[in-house]
Amino acid sequence: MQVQAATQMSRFPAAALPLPPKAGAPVGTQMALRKGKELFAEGDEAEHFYKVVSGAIRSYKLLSDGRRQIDAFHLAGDIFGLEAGAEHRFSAEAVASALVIAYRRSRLPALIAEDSQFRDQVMSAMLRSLERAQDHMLLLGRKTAQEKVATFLLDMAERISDDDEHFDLPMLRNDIADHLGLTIETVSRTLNQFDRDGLIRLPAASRSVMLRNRAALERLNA
Amino acid sequence: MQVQAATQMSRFPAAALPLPPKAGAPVGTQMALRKGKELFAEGDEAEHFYKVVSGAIRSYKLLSDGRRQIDAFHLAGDIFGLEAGAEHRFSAEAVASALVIAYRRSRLPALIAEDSQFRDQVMSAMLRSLERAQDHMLLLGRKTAQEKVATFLLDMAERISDDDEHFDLPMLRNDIADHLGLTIETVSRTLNQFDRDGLIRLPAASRSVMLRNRAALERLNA
DNA sequence: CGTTTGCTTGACTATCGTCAACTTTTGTGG
DNA sequence: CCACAAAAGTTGACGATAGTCAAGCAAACG
Repeated sequence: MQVQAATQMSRFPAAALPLPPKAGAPVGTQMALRKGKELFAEGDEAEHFYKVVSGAIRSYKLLSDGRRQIDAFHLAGDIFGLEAGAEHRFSAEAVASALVIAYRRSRLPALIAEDSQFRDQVMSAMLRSLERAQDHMLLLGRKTAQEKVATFLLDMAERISDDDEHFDLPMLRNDIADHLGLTIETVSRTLNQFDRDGLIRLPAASRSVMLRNRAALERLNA
Repeated sequence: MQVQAATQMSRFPAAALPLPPKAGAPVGTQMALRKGKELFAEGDEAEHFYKVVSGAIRSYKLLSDGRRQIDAFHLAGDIFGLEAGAEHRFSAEAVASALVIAYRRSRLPALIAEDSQFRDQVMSAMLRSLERAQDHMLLLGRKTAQEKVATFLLDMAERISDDDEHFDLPMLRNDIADHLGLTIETVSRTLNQFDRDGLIRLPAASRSVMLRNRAALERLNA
């Protein structure tokens, strides 16, 4: 993947960032991504890591026959693409149009050593990823289809709801299915069942969702 | 959980450790754990984190009705129990007798700031956990029972085989099932099917395994 | 040596996946 | 802005994989 291939880019000084305080030095490169744009693929050299400014990114792994597991959706504020080794261990694409900042991986050791604030941010990003991963393993390994979808809805509500319990999902049914370890049909059936049962409202065929019975969803969240 | 409740403990100087080089200062507390001993439970205050010296630890989460997901088995050299917040996000127990070193969490920020070697070790431990978690999500969400068991066997072979393709599993069928998102019956059936098909050898009812057709297992590993 | 714990095996079932048709929505070009 | 095509989503019928329940066997443990 080439950062240079991005739709739009702009350099800007550290002052504009919540990140390191190197006065005036450019620390990251902002990129605007169109829907579906690939940031990097599994196996690519890990030249950069990223922070989401707006929009949504999916990171995923594939099996040789094409089965896909989306391990996370990254939303505004999330850091992703950090690697221990030289290669990316998963692929990443824009779910919908997104704005991200790319940081050169080669600068990571220096930044971490010198800048305690940056270090804390990276460490806690990693730990949060790990926590999410652990919660998600519980979901994938042990929850039923209904429980998976309920958990997903509550998680999304927490992350993107304008807190009247309404939000627009940035991803397709297909992405949801590949995130929850289900098929698109099961996701569709479960969501519509929830609608019929009054747990949520799916306004006519959009990607919008409204929680109508949070308590019932939380009961399914086990 | 009480570190003091451990079966045996001993303090020893840093020189004996591959960890920080603070000459002569005790940096960790070694603990001998009997099979089944709980190190900490989900929700406990995270006073310590740990490094496995020998044996095996399982870390897991529970649903309210008792369904369990073992997110990882920690073997010699692995670091676990690091948390972003004040509480442990999962429980940890000795799968079999084990020796671990406990480090006080309160010392973590200082150690990380001062000791670049320690910092690298912690960072790469976290990143390796994350990589393992990502691989495991792919397994849980998208692999069949056969593929799950094949992947598990190859992973264990890599981690504990005396490299004549033979090893003794430290964990019970039950643990394997809760790690792979299967039932104990399916694990048993799949292993015995592999035996019948000549992929592995299960010497009469022990916990020992011998790989007989690694290529076939790797094909299932997708 | 007997009891407990772990493992295996069989019969049956349920949940979720597959396949397929159809509807709705979105996007594009005239 | 309409018309059509493509993409996304829904629904139904059916089936397969893995789960449940149950019984029996083997190992380990005191």
